[in-house]
Amino acid sequence: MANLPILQFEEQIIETVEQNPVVVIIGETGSGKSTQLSQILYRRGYTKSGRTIAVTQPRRVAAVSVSRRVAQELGVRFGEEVGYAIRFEDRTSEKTCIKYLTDGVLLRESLSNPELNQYSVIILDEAHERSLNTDILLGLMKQLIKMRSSNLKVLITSATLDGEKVSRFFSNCPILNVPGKLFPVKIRYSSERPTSYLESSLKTAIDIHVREPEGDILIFMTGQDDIEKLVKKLEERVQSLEEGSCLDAIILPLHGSLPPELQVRVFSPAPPNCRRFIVATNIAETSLTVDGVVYVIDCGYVKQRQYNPTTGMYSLDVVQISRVQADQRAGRAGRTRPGKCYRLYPSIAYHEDLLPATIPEIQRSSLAGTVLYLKSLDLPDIDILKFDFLDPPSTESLEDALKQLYLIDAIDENGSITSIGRTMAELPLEPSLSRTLIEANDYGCLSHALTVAAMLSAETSLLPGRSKSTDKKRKHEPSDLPDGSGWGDHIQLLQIYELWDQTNYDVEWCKENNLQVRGMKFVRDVRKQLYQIMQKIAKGSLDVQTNGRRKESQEDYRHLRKALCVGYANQLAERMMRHNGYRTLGFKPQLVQVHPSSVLKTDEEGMLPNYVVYHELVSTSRPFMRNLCAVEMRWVMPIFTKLEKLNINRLSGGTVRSEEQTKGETPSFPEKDVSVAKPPDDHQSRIQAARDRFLSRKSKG
DNA sequence: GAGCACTGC
Repeated sequence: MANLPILQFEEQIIETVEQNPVVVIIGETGSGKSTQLSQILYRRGYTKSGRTIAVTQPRRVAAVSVSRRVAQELGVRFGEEVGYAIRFEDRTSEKTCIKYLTDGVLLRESLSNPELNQYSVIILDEAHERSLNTDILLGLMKQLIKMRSSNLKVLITSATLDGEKVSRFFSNCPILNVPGKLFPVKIRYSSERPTSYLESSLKTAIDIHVREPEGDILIFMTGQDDIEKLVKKLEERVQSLEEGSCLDAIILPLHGSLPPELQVRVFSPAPPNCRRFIVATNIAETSLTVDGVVYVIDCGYVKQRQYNPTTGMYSLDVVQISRVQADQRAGRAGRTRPGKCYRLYPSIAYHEDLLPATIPEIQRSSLAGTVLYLKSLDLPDIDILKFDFLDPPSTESLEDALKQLYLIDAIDENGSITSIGRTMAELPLEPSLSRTLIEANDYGCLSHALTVAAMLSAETSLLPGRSKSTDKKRKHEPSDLPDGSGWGDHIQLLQIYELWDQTNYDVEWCKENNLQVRGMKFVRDVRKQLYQIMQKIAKGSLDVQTNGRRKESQEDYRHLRKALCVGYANQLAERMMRHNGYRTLGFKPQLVQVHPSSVLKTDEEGMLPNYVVYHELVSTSRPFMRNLCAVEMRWVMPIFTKLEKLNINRLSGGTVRSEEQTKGETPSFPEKDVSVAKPPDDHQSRIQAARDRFLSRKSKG
């Protein structure tokens, strides 16, 4: 600790912080910023008045491990003077003066205390990662220092040299540079882009293994498929090498869907005379640090999930990494001694093709939850379309969020938050699911809805990582798991949880049914948390059984489906007349299919339900709806009525935009007529047509 | 009849 670079800058840091409300600190890996900044400010009396220093982290494990370290260094009891708060776990006390917390937790805290008065200092650590939550916090901090200029200090730390942008955002606040403790990393470029980065990585890795001195090799790939292929090929090639001609080799895959017990294998160092090959996704970029790495092979690509606000669809694409990411990957070779990084692309591509920084998450996500959160804050002058973000999301994305929120009653037609919306914002869920819970409480089926919401919150971590042996046991193969009684995936998720509940949360039962134990426990935690929040909101008038003793009936499912229909009013689709394709209803109709993993059933004539709600649209080989629930026609009618009334000009706060901005979306009106403005003709006729189809179906049956 | 980068409240 004594030789951490940051400690030499203590005086300079204190002086700058004293004179400025906001300071940006640039510090590379190993500078000690995460553990030392809070201690420096603590030593200088920033916790004297009984207030606390908050340090945010983008990840839970970091909040826990860094705070433990700080408690140790200060020689205080963990959870007393120094503690942490992450979801489901609050290890702080009345005495806590340094508190590490995930940025999501700080956002929750600011809901009940918008001025965050308990904190004298707020340190946003790892801001360069630009997580959605960090970006919201950056915007909030900008507002907060205006309101609390005399008694709040904000420090923003970043590992990259792009502190100037953040500084400009905070009216040119000072930037301090703290050196890190990284060893130099020599960069080698390919002369051209390989036709196959898999083959190219293979060749490069074997070359290193044969020619270079000992030290582990970390290979960045895009996903599980590539990793498994490369691991297999590496094993073959290593075996074919002449025995004794080079070091022994251990080849390890590393990705998120690997069970934890296999993930931790990368933490045991290589035995003597042995080299490890770690083939990883970008989990090894920031989340997991592998010691012993001297060589990095960077394929230059990453898988990124992005949301398209004009279609409402998510896609997972392989895209080029940014220069920041390339540097981060290279840095992984220089943690223990000087290293080498082999980039499988030419130098000119690095300098001219790669984006300087990764597109921040806020520009790649659906913003319904974010907009609702901001609207629910009791801060003055929150105009969503003008909210001051470091990198603002597109107008399309914000308007998409407003429309969605309107359809589920979270905001009224003028864009003001409703009382339903305020309640929704209290729940740590996507808006559709929060809305479902509130509706379910009115229908007396809250218990079921809590389960469904919790299951969907964990959905991807329920089924274990796909591998050849478990492939057969997936959702669709004959198994003992229930099938949703034909109503779809939400009901199936409910039935699965209730079976587990009846086994008294038996771990073995999960294993027998091929469900991830960790995922199911997470569901139980989420469900409990949601229950407690609902109890607080509803002031005790809840209809909830904590264990599923009561026998399910179709009537229960009907109530739940009805609640889902209200909650997912913005995610509704109508089946085409003569086949099983669907058209989404709303302001951006899309032709979509039921995802093959769905358990939704056809009727005797082989037809799927006329109306369904879906959890999400994903565009893979084709556009699909994932996680569906059958709903009834007559529940859909009120949604048509709402769609007809929708007017984006009013929703976005009555600000009438110029003709240019509204072109092709809403017609332009003379300003004085805005309040009686009608949606455009195509919108109107589309809804009319849908209503006609609806009525003709209704009369038939 | 398809496929899952990584976080987080």
